[in-house]
Amino acid sequence: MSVRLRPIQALRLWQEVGLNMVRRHAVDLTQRQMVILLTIYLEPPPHTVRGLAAKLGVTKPVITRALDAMGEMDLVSRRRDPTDRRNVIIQRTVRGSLFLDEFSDLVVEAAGTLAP
Amino acid sequence: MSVRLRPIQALRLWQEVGLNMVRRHAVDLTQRQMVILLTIYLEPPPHTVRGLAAKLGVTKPVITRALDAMGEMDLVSRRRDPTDRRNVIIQRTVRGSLFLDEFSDLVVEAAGTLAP
DNA sequence: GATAGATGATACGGATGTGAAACGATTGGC
DNA sequence: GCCAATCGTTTCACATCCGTATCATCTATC
Repeated sequence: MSVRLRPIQALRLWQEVGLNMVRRHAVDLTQRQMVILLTIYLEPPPHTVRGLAAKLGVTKPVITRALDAMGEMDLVSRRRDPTDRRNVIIQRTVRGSLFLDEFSDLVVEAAGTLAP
Repeated sequence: MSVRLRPIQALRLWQEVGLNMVRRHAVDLTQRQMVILLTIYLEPPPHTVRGLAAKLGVTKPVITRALDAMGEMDLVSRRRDPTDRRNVIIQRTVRGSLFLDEFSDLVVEAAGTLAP
């Protein structure tokens, strides 16, 4: 079932979630990094640098650097494709799953407290 | 009425909206900038630098620089408080309203196409 | 086996954000 | 009138991100 949301509720939802993320002072991802992370966790593998670059409409270095940053935080991991060693397969991590679990809970809770 | 949203739907919503924003290649705001903008437009005035800094739990220069950036894009404007000339009153602009209108429409539409 | 193509990573220059500290302008208490 | 307090801004050194161009590695074609 689709989710019915009115414009003012959409803005309040974004404010509430963003405010929580900012105040929490914890993981601070770029919008692009967040989209990359979500894509890796929501869409079927395999995920490659060029694939993500095409999906987001950005250059490959953007993806490489985002993976560097998120790999440093242990949110994703990379390994060479054994069948074609030019490719890099991007994989999920426990910490990445945990982060998105907590994030989605935050969104769900914020949505639950929205005024009409 | 509160909005019922399941965790997986929350993640898909964020991905869809983020993907749209990234691909659009248009206004690219930091999470902090976005929260500031939403606060200015959603909560009752007057808005001051120190008030926003306290609300977000960040230092005042963060607010000043965010206002510099968004002022450059004509998303917000500033003027001195005539009654106490130490204060700066932050105000909305037509362009800022338009941007948030379009953004909220994007969110609403993305929510409407969410799978169960 | 040589070579052209594909893939991801890196180097570079420029732009922007951050925290900490210091600053100038303004106000209010005494 | 004087001086401390308040408010927003600026400065500084540092880190991160971007796009372009280039690179090293690997594959596939001839």
